[in-house]
Amino acid sequence: MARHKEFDEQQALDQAVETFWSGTYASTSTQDLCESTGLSRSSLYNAFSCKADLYQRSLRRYGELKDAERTAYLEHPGTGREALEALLGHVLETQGGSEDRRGCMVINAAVEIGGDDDEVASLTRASLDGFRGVVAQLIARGQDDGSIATTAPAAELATVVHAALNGLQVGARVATDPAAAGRGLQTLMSLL
Amino acid sequence: MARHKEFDEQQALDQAVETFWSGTYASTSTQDLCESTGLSRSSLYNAFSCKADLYQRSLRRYGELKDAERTAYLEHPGTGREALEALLGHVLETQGGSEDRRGCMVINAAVEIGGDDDEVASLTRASLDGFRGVVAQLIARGQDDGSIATTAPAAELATVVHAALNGLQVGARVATDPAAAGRGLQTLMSLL
DNA sequence: ACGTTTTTGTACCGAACAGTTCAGAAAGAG
DNA sequence: CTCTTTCTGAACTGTTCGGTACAAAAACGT
Repeated sequence: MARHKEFDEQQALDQAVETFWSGTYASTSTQDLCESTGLSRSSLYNAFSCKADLYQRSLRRYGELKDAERTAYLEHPGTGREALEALLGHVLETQGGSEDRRGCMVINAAVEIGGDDDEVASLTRASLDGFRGVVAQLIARGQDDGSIATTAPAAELATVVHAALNGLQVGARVATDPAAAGRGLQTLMSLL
Repeated sequence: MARHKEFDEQQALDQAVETFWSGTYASTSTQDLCESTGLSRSSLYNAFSCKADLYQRSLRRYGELKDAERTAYLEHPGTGREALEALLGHVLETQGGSEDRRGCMVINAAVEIGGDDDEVASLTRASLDGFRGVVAQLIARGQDDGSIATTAPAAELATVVHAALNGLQVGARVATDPAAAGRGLQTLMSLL
């Protein structure tokens, strides 16, 4: 006795992710979101309560997508070192590359929102910790198979590797040489 | 035959730095800038042409201040390793610490503005490169005095160290444990 | 003291913003 | 066909924004 929804909410959310990711929370207007999702104003506000809520859901969705991408590398063949290098290279190519300078949406959120919004802070923290955890697992695997030195515990090495990767991504946003991040990665791997 | 300026433009600029640094470009209103500098709207726009210009000058001023802070560490006594550790520790304490979570204004600018504004991108690039250069010099000194391994050229190591430092600062913006960055620094130093 | 020049406070402008309202269109069930 | 319910487009609201206009006030040189 009722009409169906005519749009796919998940699909709209994915478009919102793209839109927020390409800019900042502040620079993304609700108008932009309407255009990218193809929804009218009322539909957008009917499906998602407000801009802040949509952003939060977008950030969570982004985290889920990226988390799936990362954890897939736990199954990557070869040594732990090889798997780790593949993962880090993939991240730099897709997020720090020359094609789009969007960087990582979680890092962008951490810098833009920071601790101003508890929910966003918690989401970004969880996402960063998740990534660090995957890096730690790969390093531990590398230490087991002998491809990575055991000079320091895997968890501590992971903190540094993860931080370096994030730092390289930030630098890539304004860098002139798109290959610089890749060279940084090579040096980073040589330290392990 | 004319009236003097009643306020110190440099002092006002320094206050603007503080204000922009504490937030984002978008979240800082001209009203905020008036209040923090103590200037009225007309005086502000008379001294600085527009918000974007004031931001640019603030960013440049911030870069100069931080550059002076950093280069002072080139005179730091002890080995290159000790000087480097002192510099990195100082940065984490003042910018990634628990007191204020403002992080580094240049990193914030790189993430928020990114490549959208050529002038800002150029400024941030110069500032990041400057920091990286100081790190490279300290590492080279450490390699000379034997306190840092020569497994890789100083310039390449500096890229990684600098990136890791920046990554730690980003993480500190949302971290719950304020000491985590410090531990990351210890591990980073142990890799050199 | 006076005229000149700059500073400064206030009021104002148009634009863009997030969010709401509401009438009508569309689609199901009987 | 018709009633009901949901969805959708468009117009609207109140606020905040960056920036401007202008007149009064303040301080200098003479």
